[in-house]
Amino acid sequence: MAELSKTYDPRTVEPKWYQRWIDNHDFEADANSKKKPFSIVMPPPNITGVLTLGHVLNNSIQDILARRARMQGFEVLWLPGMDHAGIGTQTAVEKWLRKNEGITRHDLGREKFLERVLEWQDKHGGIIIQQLKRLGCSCDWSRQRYTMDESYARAVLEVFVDLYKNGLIYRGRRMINWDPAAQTALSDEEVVNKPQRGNLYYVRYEIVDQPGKFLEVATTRPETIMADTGVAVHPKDKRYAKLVGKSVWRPMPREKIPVVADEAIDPEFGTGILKVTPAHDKLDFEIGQRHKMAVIDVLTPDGKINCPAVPELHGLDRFEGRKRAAELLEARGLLAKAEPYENHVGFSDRSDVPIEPRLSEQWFLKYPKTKEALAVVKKHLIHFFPRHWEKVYEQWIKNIQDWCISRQVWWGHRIPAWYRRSQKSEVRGRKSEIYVGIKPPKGPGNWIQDNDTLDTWFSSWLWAYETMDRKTRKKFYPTSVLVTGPDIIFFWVARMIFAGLEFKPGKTTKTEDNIPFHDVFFTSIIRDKQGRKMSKSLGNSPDPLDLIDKYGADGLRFGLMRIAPSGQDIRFDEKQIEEGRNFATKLWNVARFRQMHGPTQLTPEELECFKHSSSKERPSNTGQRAELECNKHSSFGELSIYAIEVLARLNETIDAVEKGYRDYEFNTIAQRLYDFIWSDYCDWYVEAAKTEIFSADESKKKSALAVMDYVLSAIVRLLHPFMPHITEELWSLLGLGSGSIQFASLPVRAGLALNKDTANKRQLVAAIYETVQAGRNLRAQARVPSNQKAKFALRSKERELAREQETIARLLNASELIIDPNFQAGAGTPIATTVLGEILLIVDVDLSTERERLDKEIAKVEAELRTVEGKLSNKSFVDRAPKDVVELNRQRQKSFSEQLKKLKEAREKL
RNA sequence: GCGCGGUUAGCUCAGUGGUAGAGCACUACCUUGACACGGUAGGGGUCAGAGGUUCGAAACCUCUACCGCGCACCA
Repeated sequence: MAELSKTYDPRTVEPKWYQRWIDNHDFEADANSKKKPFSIVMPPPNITGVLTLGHVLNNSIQDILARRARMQGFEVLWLPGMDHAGIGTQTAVEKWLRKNEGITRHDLGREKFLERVLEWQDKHGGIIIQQLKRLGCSCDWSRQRYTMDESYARAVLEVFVDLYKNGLIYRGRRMINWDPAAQTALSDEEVVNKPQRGNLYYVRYEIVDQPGKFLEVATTRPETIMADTGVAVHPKDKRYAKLVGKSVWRPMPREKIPVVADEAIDPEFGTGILKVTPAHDKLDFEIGQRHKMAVIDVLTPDGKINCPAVPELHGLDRFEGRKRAAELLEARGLLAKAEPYENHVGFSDRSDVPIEPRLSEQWFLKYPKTKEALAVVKKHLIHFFPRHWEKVYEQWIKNIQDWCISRQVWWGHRIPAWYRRSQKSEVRGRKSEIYVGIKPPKGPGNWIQDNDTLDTWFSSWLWAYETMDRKTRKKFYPTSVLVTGPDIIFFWVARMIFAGLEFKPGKTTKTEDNIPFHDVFFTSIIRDKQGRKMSKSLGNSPDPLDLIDKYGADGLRFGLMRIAPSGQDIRFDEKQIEEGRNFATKLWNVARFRQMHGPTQLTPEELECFKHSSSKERPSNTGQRAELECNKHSSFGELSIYAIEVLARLNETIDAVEKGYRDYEFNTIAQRLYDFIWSDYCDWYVEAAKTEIFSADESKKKSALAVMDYVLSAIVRLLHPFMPHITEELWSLLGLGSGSIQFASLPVRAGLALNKDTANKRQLVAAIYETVQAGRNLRAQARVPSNQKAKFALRSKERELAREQETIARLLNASELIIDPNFQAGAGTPIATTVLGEILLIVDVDLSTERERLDKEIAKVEAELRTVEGKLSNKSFVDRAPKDVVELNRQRQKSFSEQLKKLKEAREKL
């Protein structure tokens, strides 16, 4: 066994183990394995992406689940990969080209540009994969996939063709969300609403029949007046009833437009009159359709005014145009007023510019299997964690609209639609012949492929199964769990469910074989200390690599997991990561302490000696299995009461951890492990066991060390999914098992007999620990420095106490501990009462100080006693509360009154 | 407008019917045979507010206030 160095150095230990795991192919899944499958597909990060804290959280959770499953004996597949991120990558490469070469994609042309994207991707893409490796992710890298892999891309196109043939994909000229910066259509989900300050302009439209009389129309967008092809009022609005069917003059360019009545108008808003601009507003478009209005487009694709009839505005940017339009109207006396106004405007999620509703020819998908997709979640064939996301999902599905899937970018899966020019028609024009298929049809004519590519999410929605080959799919699909952020519940989670149900990649056609995953765990969203979302532009996102450098990957992982509540936002504070690092150091040091006292003597068999013969078997509450079993192995000897206590707590921890995994409550698991290791094991058990460890009695020493080994072995295994590197290092250095900890079985409950004897011993330990704390408190209050040994006395009738004298003295740092039920102390000796009896600190203190202290203590106990007695004198409480609660209160009453008696006696002597 | 969360110590958060908790920060003592990235002890809370259910409410119900998120509307 190698020595443990004085300090733990994650920077050398972590990469060392990761490399070894890779070299051993430990993460590679075997599709032929007989073991039960456990599988996760990684939400593919963008090829342009770099690791953020969000990724760290997300992937740590996946790694934890994968590693735990491996220890449970599953055949584990954690399938990693990347997303080509159409718009995002194209934008990144364009930016790079502009900066480095001063050229645009149009300078290069489609083919050349795509070559440059691939070049760029090889050079700068996929950094995140290396970063995930540094985090310790146990992905099967041999199966790493990419949404642009040839076979994957082919599958995407095939799906398109199929859906087209089934009539679910269609091409149509409709209002879509146009991103003037990226110059592409977007789906509804890619538009986010933001409040915007602006003005509400009241524009005067002259009534044709009644020259000199005007209608006032409120609008936030005067720059679109030139595209007005009507005004509308509510049919029941009496103010304007007479005008319906007549015409007004559009202010600029001056032209007659009709007044129509339409239910969609809110009479309460503004003046109750809406200017109808079918080309630039979704609602207006619908009104326009109903009343057969013309559609005039006055904006260019990049958001500039296109209206030669009003030369003052023509060519201006849309926002500049808005200002100028208002000025023009004002100059012509057609602006009644303008008032400040705040409304919500849709912004492009990616470009962060206001989107422009635009009439455009695009490809749409009518979502398949929406009802079924809702049903599988509502019937819990798919479980959402936390559950409240079900409602969000339901609400979205119920209001679902067709999905605009075509994008006017070059980088992506090019739409497999082909057009043949017929005479005098444009490629995209209506008269051209269309063919949908992966390859252009043979035969005469020049078939030209559609210029558009598919929404990136149209490829991601196949991710759960298209990443797997046939054999892998047979073994590992449906996947066990999906771990992802709630922000992509619509983008990705819902659509993957649709895809699974529609394309049926499973073993059979049964629904349960085709859902993409059984569980979905939605992670928290990480915010900064002020509660703001982490973002590049705010610069409030710490680089996880720096954090790994400072605190180790294990420290980062553990620190983050301990504070990550399920389904709520996390406020990130580096302090929390520091705690993770400190915890790793604590673990390291307690292991080092163990190792200083010689090598592990326990055989693997002995390490499992408490294990039940069958995991199904419940701990017996009659027998004394643990002791019997352990007595077979000399190393354990007779367990000390402290050993029994720590083993019992270990059992409780194992149970809590198991429940935590069932509920996906990672913070609970982390916290329980933290508390058990730091407090129960290090602070109490190890300190108490030092008596035996430093004892001359070899059998006692051996027993204590054996228990330490047993617990340490359980600890590192429980902790391994969270902190893979340090636990592997300790597993190996302490010689706790042969082979890698990754495939060691998880610890099971120690078979402690749950009998009266154990209960009594545990009670005694609790009493001792309480007494120790009371004694330390006396020491602190009497201002005896903690490095100075002090003399204590314990008045107790407890019979078993004598054999614990040395340990109690050690825990108190006592020079001497007198155990005597009749011990007489001088006046003014500080005294405290516990369930064991009274503890006294033999030291002279000022009488008045001690009086004061006792008075306070008495007051405290009196208050407690009053509360308890109040309860017990309440007949309803005694009759109706559960028995154990009443009993507990009775005990407390007894204990408090005894304490009070003792304290008062001591007080009277002063 | 509809829906979903949240409000507990100075800070970050646990706690879902029975003695209000942790970490950090703070105060005091301590480099004692693993650990100062540490140990010991301590101070600090009308559990957002009001009402209700209950023997008993931080927890369950109703309402209110404030914060956050999603969806819809937004001329």
